[in-house]
Amino acid sequence: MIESKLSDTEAYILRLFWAHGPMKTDELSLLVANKGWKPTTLLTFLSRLVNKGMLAAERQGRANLYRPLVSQEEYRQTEGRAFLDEMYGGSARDFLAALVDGNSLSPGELAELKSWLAAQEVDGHD
Amino acid sequence: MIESKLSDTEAYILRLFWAHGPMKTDELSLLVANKGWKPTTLLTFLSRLVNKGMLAAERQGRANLYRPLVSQEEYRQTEGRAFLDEMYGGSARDFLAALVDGNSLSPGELAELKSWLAAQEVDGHD
DNA sequence: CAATTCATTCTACGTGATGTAGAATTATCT
DNA sequence: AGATAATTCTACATCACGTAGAATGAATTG
Repeated sequence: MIESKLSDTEAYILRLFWAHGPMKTDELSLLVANKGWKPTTLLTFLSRLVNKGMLAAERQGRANLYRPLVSQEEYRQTEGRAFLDEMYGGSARDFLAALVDGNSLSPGELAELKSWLAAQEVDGHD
Repeated sequence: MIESKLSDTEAYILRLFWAHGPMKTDELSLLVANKGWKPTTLLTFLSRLVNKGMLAAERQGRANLYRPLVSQEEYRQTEGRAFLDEMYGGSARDFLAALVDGNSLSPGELAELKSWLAAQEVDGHD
């Protein structure tokens, strides 16, 4: 489970790990070069992500190898559930219904969703 | 559209307005009596909700009548879109797929969703 | 009409999160 | 052992939030 919320910047960095896998700061630095951060600034974010249980830091020579501890799937999963619970009393159907009622789903999306869902097994695996 | 995010307390108060409709502080006070807030504390939240465009304050005698400016539907709509965009690149199908993959939807929910969606018109109204 | 009353608006403050980064520390490579 | 380099520690300004006293202003009352 995911304990604390992430700030925008922390989430941004975590996404880089999801996209690139485990990294040391040298590699990560290149990816965030555009941010113009001082080295310690980046390290602060890393350290906070470690504290929040999102990254693991493993000593590797003189540097740390940082590795994501929660997958994007897990993260989305948790956030999605929380969203449904808080906004729709946990009902995915109500959420979908709201999107449809509000014309927030394009006809294409709706059709896509419909066919995808129709292809799903209902008896499921739990 | 919804500009700023609401704090938990602000959201809580807004929900009271959704449930009870326009109110003056005397009525609202009763609903939040359990919170043990000083009168000005409540007024601060109201004022912030007005600033955030969530409530309208209309003078009514010596008190204000506060009225929600965004419906729960609009709010959910906006938040739902933002959630999908931020977490799933805007794809409702990916979101559903994640819920299903994560066993986060019970078979009952899935079945419900399936039949509900099957009943929806795809050609839509936009 | 003047005085009182009472809700609102203004101002304020402690706390915690966030972005930012210098200092101090520590481990490594030579 | 000394130099080097990455990390950890400490710090600080700003902002959101919860909280509320002071000041204001308008309405009711005598």
